[in-house]
Amino acid sequence: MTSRKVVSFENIKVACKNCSLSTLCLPMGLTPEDVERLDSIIKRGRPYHRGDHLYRGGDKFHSLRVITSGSVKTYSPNEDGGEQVLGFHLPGELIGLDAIQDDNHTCSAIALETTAVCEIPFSQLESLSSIMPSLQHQMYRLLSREIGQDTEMLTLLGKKSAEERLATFLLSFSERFKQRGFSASDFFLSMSRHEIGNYLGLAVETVSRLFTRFQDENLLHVERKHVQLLDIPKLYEIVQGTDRAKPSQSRI
Amino acid sequence: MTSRKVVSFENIKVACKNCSLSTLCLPMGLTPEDVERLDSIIKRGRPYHRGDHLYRGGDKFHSLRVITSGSVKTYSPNEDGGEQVLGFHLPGELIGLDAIQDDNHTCSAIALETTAVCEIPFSQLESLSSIMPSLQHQMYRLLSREIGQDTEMLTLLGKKSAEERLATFLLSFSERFKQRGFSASDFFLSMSRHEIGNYLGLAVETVSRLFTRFQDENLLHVERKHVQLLDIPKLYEIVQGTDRAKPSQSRI
DNA sequence: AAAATAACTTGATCCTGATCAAGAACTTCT
DNA sequence: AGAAGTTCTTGATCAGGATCAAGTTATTTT
Repeated sequence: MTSRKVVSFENIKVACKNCSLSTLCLPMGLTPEDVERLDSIIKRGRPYHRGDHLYRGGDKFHSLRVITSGSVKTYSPNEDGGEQVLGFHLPGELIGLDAIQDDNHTCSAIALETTAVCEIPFSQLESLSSIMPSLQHQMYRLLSREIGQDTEMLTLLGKKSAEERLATFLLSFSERFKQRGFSASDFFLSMSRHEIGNYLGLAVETVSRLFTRFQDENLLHVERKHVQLLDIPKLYEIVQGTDRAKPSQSRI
Repeated sequence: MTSRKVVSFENIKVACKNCSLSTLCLPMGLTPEDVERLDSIIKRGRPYHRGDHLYRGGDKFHSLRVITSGSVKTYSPNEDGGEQVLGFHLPGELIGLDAIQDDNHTCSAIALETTAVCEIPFSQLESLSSIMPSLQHQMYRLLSREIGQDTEMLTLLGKKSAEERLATFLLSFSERFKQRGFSASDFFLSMSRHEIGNYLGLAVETVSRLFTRFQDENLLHVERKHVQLLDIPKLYEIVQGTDRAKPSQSRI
């Protein structure tokens, strides 16, 4: 009992009902009693450090995981040694949904910084959802939302220019940080340019050049991983794909 | 009662237990009694004709749909009038999963040819899955599988060359036709070159040129929508992304 | 603190696949 | 059957972004 303070802090965070993320997370829309029941099957382990794997492709699937702090990259290792980054996940987000299918992880998940997670043993979750219609409903919604997000990403990769991709990427983080009570316009990205490029289907160099260009156009200020969005409305315009002419299109 | 024959034919197909697709479809893995219960909530309407919409983005979501014959294209209409084709669906495949999320269809689905579907009212399916763990399990699996397929598609669009994309596309149909008891090497594609290109993130012209090139290399024979795969192993090699040198790489 | 390594930026060049353009083959309509 | 509209193919050109190359700035190691 060397550090009682830390222990008691842990105790506060250790239940869904005291967790600030519960409105974003699995307990969303559940009654307090239901949250309590859900809480009883959740396991909270030690935090992961940067570079630790939460799971790897091929691992036996047993639990879904919710990020509670830090951030995680999911990726699918492809045959020829390379990888496709599938997503970057912030607190409150659920990962591992793709593994339900055949009881094996098809993707890998790695911590981008010190990261804590809640583990939800899937077989228990499944049993619980069988007797808790609201939880079952929530699960269907979350799975469906994941599908919806993937299809948005398909449009991004299939139809959008490099500029549109990076703007979309930045605004996605802006919105998600805002949801979590952080600044929508001033944040740190925990992944490298290389990882951003991989995720967006672009070369590192292209990503780097775009950051520079956006900065030159006063859309943002960037210094390494620290990003400050200076003109969010214009970034949204870029996302729309209105092939923006010169800043001021009024000539004559 | 003008045509008794047709009516009786319909009666044969009208139940899951008599449906040849049941091993691919929602009833997969269910006991006969459970299939019976599932069957009781399924609605079978008139067939759709080429160009008919099964639903449109924005429509209220009420049912999942399984294609029983024909084929369907799903797409998400994007702001600027264009569209992103999200998938081509064959008999046994379930569509509408993305709409569970917020009770509205985000995508549209259109028949590519005369197409019959089973409609499964989602609220009833949800209730039923609440009291039928095997059905709930099957739903989780199907939703998860959809996510897995989407992430494969992300890799395709993010990392693969035009050649790799078309080869992947063709082999996907080959496999799916085979699963359904049709030829893996001789089939008709029900969609246009334009739709293939849109789906694969390529221009129509590129798709057309690739068909020609594959034919020149004796990988397939193609005549309009009729495709015959002549060298499936080599197509798989292309998918792997081994940047194939000349046909015979043995020079000296 | 220096050295080694990794991450990022910037410039130059190249290439894949898009776009533009035109003709051919097929389908649909009357 | 002929006209009109699609869809597909093929050729020529163009461009967005990849790749190659080198230098700069951080970070980690010793």
